[in-house]
Amino acid sequence: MRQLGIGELARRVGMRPSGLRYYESVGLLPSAERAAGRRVYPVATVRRIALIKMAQRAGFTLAEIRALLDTDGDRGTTRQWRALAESKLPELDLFIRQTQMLRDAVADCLACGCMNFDTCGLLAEDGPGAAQPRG
Amino acid sequence: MRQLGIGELARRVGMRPSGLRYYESVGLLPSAERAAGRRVYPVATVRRIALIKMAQRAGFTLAEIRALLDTDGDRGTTRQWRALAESKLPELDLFIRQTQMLRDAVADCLACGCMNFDTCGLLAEDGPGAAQPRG
DNA sequence: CCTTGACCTCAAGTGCGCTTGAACCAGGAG
DNA sequence: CTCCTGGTTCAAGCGCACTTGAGGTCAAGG
Repeated sequence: MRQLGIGELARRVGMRPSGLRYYESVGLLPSAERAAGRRVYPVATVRRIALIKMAQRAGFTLAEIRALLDTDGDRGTTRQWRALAESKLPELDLFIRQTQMLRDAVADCLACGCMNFDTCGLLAEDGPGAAQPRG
Repeated sequence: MRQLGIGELARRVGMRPSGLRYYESVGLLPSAERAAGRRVYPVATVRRIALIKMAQRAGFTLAEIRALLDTDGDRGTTRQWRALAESKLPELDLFIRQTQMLRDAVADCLACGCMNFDTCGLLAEDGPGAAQPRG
């Protein structure tokens, strides 16, 4: 099966057909080829959607993801893509560090047996919560 | 200055007063002490909010964060907290791994000079986008 | 033939996480 | 005393990311 109907694709990526139509409507997915009026997707779309979902979980908006994905080979667009990607890298790095701190904090707090994450001794002044908010 | 007004606190954590009032209204912040009818916060609130924002960026909903933070020392609540925290740890781990893959993918793609993230050769079948979607 | 079910479009609705607006109050500067 | 700043409440509004509902098409199966 090299081509997928919208229902099948939705099942594979854990979305509903309506979500895929929505993605198409906002330009996140290219307008799918139609067979007898129905959308037909190449299997590669599964990958593209997995990428979208990953970026989304990392805090990118759909508009940003669209900007990252929508480079049609035009030099101007490519420059835009590079600018966006470059600007996003440090954000992603910071984000990963912070998430790791949060993870470690939750783990340590579980291990320490305290009652309350917020007041846990392990999370004192120099802990992850002490990180400066990014203005 | 050991106590903060709502405006000052908002400034420090990069939110608006309305956001802090909202947090209070949904039980994410304890009802602040009042001085002449105005909310007055201990400096420690800055830390609590930093923690909230971190958890939020890691994909927790405000309701989940409230559940994680709201342990008043009661044994039942503590058990709940441990259950939630334990259930969240693997999620957090997976999330960190995926975000790192995304980060590396963006970085590699920038380095490779290709035109398009989606079709970049570096992101082939075994790349990050090939990760199975989680249900 | 008729139903079933998956698909179509388009408009309206939903839930989350806040923000905004209206109407009011309190303290300090001029 | 008056104005300004910055706070108060409450209800309504907003943007994002979808979902739902109404109303229709089409192909296969009983």
